Amino acid sequence: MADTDPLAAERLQITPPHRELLDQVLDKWSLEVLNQLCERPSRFNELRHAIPTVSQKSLSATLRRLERNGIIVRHVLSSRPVAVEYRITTLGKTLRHPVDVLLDWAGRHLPAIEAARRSYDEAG
Amino acid sequence: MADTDPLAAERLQITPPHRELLDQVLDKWSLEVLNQLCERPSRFNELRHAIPTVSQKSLSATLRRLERNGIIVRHVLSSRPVAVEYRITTLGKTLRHPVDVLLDWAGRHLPAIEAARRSYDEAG
DNA sequence: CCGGATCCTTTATGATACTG
DNA sequence: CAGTATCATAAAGGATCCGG
Repeated sequence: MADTDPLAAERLQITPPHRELLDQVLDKWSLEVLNQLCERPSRFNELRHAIPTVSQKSLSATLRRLERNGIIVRHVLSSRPVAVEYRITTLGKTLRHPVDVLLDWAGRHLPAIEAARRSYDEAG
Repeated sequence: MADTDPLAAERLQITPPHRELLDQVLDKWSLEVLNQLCERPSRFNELRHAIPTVSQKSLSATLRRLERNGIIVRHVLSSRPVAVEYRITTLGKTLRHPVDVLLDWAGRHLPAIEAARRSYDEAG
């Protein structure tokens, strides 16, 4: 009866703080940034290049939000001219597993879901 | 070597279709609806009551989207006056695990993240 | 009871220009 | 290089009214 069972079959609970957290961390650009920073620390323009469709405004907003949540750190290198490096934190690394599970789910079921969409759209 | 390993330590890949799928299925109201329908089939107004903060417009949009993606089914009961019941599908049930993993992560790390936020906000 | 159509407000996002 | 500030626009969301 291990009440310490991870993921016991209890009903999920989504409190506003939980929801806010997911919003801050699972949005489009955050996942892309995480993906990149899981591979290696990167500089601002390096991230822009790695994520070609992000605007600089959205990227900087995303970075500041992830930094505030302790998911990444901003590291200012006192070189010349200034260089700034973003790195994933230990806390940030814990996000990888849930995100992987999610992407794994998406990959597995995307075909079935696309089929469902076609069927829905045809039926009108 | 098992190349069939689930979640091998390969880099995540987020294609536009994957991203769209997550957007359609992980948004605020979808998770609430899923949560409710995992417990029991429900009618429209039952869902409104269970999720007091959702507007009817957002709820109906959410339901139609989830239905289109094959996550839930809309079941019209030929009673009088019309009753409509929404149920989770087999495909929809597969979503539960990833969502649980996500919520488990959020629950575990929320304190650390709130601490990070306070520290960030104080530092200015 | 279920939900579409409309109007209106709020929020998110992009393009552009400028600074330490 | 690494951003911020500003402006313009689009998309999301709520409130309300109405019809099947």
